[in-house]
Amino acid sequence: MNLKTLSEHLGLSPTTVSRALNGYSDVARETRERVERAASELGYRPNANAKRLATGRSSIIGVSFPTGRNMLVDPHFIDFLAGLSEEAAALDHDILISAIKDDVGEAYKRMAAKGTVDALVLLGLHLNNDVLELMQGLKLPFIVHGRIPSDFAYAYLDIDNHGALVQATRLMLQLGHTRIANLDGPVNQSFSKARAEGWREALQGAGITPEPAYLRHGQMTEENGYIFARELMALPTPPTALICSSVIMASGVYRACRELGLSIGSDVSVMAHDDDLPLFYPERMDPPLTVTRSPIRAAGCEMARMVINLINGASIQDCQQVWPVDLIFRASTAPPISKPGSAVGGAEKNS
Amino acid sequence: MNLKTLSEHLGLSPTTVSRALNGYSDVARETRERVERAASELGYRPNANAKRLATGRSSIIGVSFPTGRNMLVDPHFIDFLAGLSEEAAALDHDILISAIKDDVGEAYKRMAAKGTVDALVLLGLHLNNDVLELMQGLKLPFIVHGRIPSDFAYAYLDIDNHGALVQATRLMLQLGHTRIANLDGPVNQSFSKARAEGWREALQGAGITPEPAYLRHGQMTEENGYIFARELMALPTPPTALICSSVIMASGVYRACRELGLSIGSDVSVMAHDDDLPLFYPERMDPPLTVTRSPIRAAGCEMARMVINLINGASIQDCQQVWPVDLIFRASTAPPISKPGSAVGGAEKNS
DNA sequence: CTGAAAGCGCTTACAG
DNA sequence: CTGAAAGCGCTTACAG
Repeated sequence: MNLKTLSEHLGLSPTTVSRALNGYSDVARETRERVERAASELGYRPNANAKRLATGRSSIIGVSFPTGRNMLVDPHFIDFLAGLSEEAAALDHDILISAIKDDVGEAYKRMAAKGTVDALVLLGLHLNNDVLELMQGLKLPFIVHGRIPSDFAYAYLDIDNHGALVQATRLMLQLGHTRIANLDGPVNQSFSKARAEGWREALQGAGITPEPAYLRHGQMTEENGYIFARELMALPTPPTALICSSVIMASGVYRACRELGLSIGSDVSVMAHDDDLPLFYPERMDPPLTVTRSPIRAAGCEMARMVINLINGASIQDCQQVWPVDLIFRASTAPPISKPGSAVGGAEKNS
Repeated sequence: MNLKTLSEHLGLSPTTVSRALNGYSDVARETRERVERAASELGYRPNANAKRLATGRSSIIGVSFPTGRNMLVDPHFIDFLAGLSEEAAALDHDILISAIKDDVGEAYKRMAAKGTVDALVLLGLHLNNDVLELMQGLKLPFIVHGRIPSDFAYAYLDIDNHGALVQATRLMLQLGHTRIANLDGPVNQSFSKARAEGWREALQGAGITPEPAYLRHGQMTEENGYIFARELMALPTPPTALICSSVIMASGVYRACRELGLSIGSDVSVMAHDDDLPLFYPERMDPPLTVTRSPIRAAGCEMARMVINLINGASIQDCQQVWPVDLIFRASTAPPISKPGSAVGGAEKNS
């Protein structure tokens, strides 16, 4: 069943049928209804590829990432994708996932030239990545999850990573901690850098010199949380407060503390940034985990809307958002306890 | 840069350029090389939508699932998808993810009629699902992950779920257990049914009547593992061996046992089916977890190959596979210990 | 070995 | 309000 057949069946021209189906206003009401009825009865669906060729639009949004570090194993990425695809579906768009084998830049050029997708969602961009310049040169609209330094404007949605760590660090400071560690994400990711800077500035604002040994970078896995915590607690002067970049990391920290016989929420305070991932529930941890929070899935939803706006001609300036994060206080954070032999304590908290 | 421009640039007809680029044998070697060089120098990429319209093929494989139970939160699904997209990319195909809002059948019909995808990969099918009959009526090739009862042949890849539970149950029996529980997946999924049957048959083969209270069905989450274990251990005659449908579930069982003061590998034996998910490492659990194992990611890879074969005209009979599972013995399984007051023990194991 | 021509199934100025 | 015609950018019998 194609347009020609349908129009012959109706005794109308393909032109009119097409216009009726696409909601043009200059079609007689009666004609439109007749066409719509016939189309639905006969199960007519316009051939997507013909439509794409004729209009130059595919209603497909591309999401690509290098095969090497396959992001499909990262729950953060997945949950983002869940939000993106759900909202895209609600807006009649599909998501094309393309795992790129080798040269990312080359792959982007290819996608742009082939015309399979109307826009690209860029994820997990590294700092000092030339991919923005490259995309700038292509005619393909794109939006970035996160922000990286650039000479020109581009569409993005980011959370306030800097502010998250400022909030987290200040909370620890207010509780009386001075030895505050930051178990941060990968060193080459912009969100990790922003978080490290927030941590540094909050400490300096309180007159404390950030201790380099208290800043650790790495993939946000349970394993790394465990390793970092073990190493930090083995320092001559271990931190009393640990801020983790993810709840998954924090669960590794919890494991390390259990092994070391450290009581979380008294011997040591722990908090994390919570992307609200399914399967990881900070409120159910023992003790419940204090977090800064911003659902990554909601970011995916919003980015679907934004990228579709972009395709429809929205200005780049209207497609730039930075989301604040919430701070949710739970039992994993408390004033430090002063132990015999500990150089810095929370004496003022005992008054 | 389109075919017309390129061919004018070369002083050839679009026909010849197209044939040269698509590897037809009846193009002069010299011509082909000249065309290929120009195409790559000028960065020519055939417009995908035009190509699709002309050939009727999109090189896109569709994966769809209902929005409601968003499978993107399920690590099993994700890892499968990772394998699928990686292998598809290696074979020059893309993956289109389509989260279906309402009527699945309607959505399939739509996809088939629109021509966006060359084939569909069907996942998480329920028992008594009419989707197979529906797909049969469409001209769109499809392949199923898993098997469900059907009157006609269709392409599928499945693991031997029945055999997995037979193996697992027999292992427990050989160790001397008689009270063996099965913490199974959702009741309406065919793999759960196959596993339940394997469990039942292995027990009956050993002359033991399966205890209905020892069979539990539910989503394979940590939470459910925990709940099921708590409930099972609270029975008047609790099981001494627990077989879980996933490592995630087993981690919930571990948590329950810790809380109950039960030592895994002595007070109670635990094993699970291991889909080899990232982030869940049975060998690192404490104690290391005995598993039946079949990487779900590998299944995704193989299904990409199979579905592309199917598109290229392979017979359905050549696109049917059932994979055996490995049994990996670790410290979480051991003979039961006979306690005072326990009705059934492993006395013969102490000889 | 190469090219002119038709066709894939739509959309969209344009004319009436 | 409706229709004839051109065009989107490819592929592919077919003829030579």
